Amino acid sequence: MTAVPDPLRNQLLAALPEADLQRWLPHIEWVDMPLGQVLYESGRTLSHVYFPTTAIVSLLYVMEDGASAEIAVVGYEGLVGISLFMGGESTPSRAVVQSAGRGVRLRAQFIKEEFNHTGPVMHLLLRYTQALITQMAQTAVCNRHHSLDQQLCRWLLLSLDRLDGPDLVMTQELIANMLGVRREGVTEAALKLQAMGLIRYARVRISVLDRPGLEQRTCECYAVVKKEYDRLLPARQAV
Amino acid sequence: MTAVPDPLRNQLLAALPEADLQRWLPHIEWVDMPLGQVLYESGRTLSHVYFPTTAIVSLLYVMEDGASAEIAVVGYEGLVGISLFMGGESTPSRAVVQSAGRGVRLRAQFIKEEFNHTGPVMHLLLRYTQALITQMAQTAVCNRHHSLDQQLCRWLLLSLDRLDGPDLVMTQELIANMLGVRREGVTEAALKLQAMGLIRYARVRISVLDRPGLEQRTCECYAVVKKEYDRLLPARQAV
DNA sequence: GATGCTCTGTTCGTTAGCGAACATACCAAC
DNA sequence: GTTGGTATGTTCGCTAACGAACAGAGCATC
Repeated sequence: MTAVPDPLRNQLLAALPEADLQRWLPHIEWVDMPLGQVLYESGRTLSHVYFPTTAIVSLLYVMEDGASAEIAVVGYEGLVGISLFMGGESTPSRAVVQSAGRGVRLRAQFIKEEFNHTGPVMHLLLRYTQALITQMAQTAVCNRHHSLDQQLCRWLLLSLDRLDGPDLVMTQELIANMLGVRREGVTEAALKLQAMGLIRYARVRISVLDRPGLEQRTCECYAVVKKEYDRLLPARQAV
Repeated sequence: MTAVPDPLRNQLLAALPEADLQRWLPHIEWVDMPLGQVLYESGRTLSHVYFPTTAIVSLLYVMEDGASAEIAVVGYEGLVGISLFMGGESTPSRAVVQSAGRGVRLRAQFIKEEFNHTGPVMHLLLRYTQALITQMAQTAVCNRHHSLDQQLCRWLLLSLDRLDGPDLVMTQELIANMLGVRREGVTEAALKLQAMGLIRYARVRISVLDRPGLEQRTCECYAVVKKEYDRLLPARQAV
């Protein structure tokens, strides 16, 4: 709720054992994450790993013809740049800020060294990665089987979970890019949800009026992902 | 080509440094992997990690209504059971043998301890996991944007890469379950590919006649995945 | 060589989402 | 207030894939 910069708003940082956190703090660098900022480009080596606090970042794949599809979304619960400690150094996807906000970052070299100390840090990062894998897998399933309406609900819920209030600021065009569908399709789906009283859409601002309603209308994919994040990443001081 | 049991037919085992391999060998257990065998069920804790040699295993998510979708495929290049060393112990997906064959397995406890020694073993397993993540991400993209024809090509190629000869034994029904589409759709797509002379379909046996033709007809997703596996998992004694 | 099962092929009406073109509405800046 | 740009809403024909129902073909078994 507060706007005070607090790295502990990032759940991974908050879950670090005190000793590790104290070692990290001096190396933490605050960054603004404006809408549309590209944190890394497909195939490029990362200079930093990012821990969003209030921002939301989309991992998306951009095809040769320019069409795109979101693979996963990362907010205050996670980190952008797993390839650094997974050992691949880069990935074929792109990371773009989907909802403006702030976050912190650490130098690539630093996180790699921390990871290699093993212990709690490594295990925390790996469990997060497994949660992220679940999100990707479920995105694949959802893309195959569920209607645009359901996918929009899922997407709204995933975004909402990573924000403070009930409002998202987002054009339908942007949402369409994330979901990998036409903008007109998003308009149509959004109107349906609005007619049902689940959301109110007022130019680039979506207000969620009835969250339980959204949860009821979405497919099982949302719950699968949510449950897995909760299971793998207990909110505080776990590990 | 040979049918001689050789654990080194699994690329991950082959990529282990000699010392690690020697330590592992006494713990390796050979297993037959018949078609349809379920290696692990959604949400269940794994007792072993499996390294296929000639078998192919599908990771798939089965929805509440029974429909399914393949998330990724694992053959001699990989391992089934990443959640053991990632720390989550289980995943929401199921692992099913898609092409009968053999493989080896190691007890869960053993692989966990090996992983925690860090060093080359850990880094190899993590790089493999990153390659697997790429496959999942690309499955999501492909499900969103590409035609059934293209997806079938991709699927055939991924399977082919994990087999010895140019033949796959597989009913259209099974393929449909993997791709998450109707069986009739697979019939139609397969007939098209056959008409183009790319494959020959003779009841449960698909012979690939023109691999380059398939590669040309598929979407970019296949190449993205292939390239990433090649990059992250150099064939021999890497690490 | 008849029987029965599984696998494959075919048809037909339906639907979700696409592509393109255009209409309107909101907002900001002058 | 007018202007212009961006965001949203609407329409229409098109296509890929769906769901259901059924026909034929291969294969094993008795």
